[in-house]
Amino acid sequence: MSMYSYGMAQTLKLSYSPKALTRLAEQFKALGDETRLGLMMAVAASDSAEACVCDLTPDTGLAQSTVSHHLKLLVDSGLLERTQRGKWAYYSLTPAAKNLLK
Amino acid sequence: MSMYSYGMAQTLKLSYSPKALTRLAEQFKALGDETRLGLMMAVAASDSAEACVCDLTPDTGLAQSTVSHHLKLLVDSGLLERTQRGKWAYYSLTPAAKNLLK
DNA sequence: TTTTCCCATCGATAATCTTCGATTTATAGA
DNA sequence: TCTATAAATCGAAGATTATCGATGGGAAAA
Repeated sequence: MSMYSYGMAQTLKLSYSPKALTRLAEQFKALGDETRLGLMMAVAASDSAEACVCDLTPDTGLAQSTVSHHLKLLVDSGLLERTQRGKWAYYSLTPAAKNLLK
Repeated sequence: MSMYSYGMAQTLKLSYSPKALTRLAEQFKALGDETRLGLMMAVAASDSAEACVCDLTPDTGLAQSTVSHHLKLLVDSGLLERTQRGKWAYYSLTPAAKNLLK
């Protein structure tokens, strides 16, 4: 590569411990479902950057139990954080999620 | 309003057409397998940033046919590019892959 | 207390995915 | 031409996943 080449070399994620690679694959896998990726986008686009199941369910066209299932999976993979307030459970993006969707 | 249309994007990828979201989910899904993510890392870490099946297979501990299958899936999702030279097929990262693994 | 609402969990089913060994295709060399 | 090597394709078995309806748990309202 010429010293006059434009642009910066990209720093790729290529050195990972086995455990870190497993975790990263788990997060990619969680994002690798259209329903879940849509849920992530919907949470990110929410006014307060958080949303409850009742807000998220309708647009998916899926059963509430199915949406809960996907949200749990996203929480378990470290992409969503869950906060209970009253009867509602609010979900918001974790730093890891913001990094992957950046 | 569909769950697949969103407000203004800031730093996050919030605005995606349904088709683009499907494609992005497909790419995340492709990366969401430990074997395939390992293959991507191995390709990225290769000397010339490309690798052939015979180079990649041993470290996976899987059958050659299985590795070929995964590589095809990565190509189909737009994360790897395939180049044939002689008897060998060389794989390298696409810009999309570099972006997601950045 | 009783009812209502929000959400999670459970059990079942159908679809998809991962993996293998066997086979086929393609290329290069003898 | 015949053989050897690299990689893709095929068919099948087993594992995992997405989805649903039904149910359960917990918090607020009546």
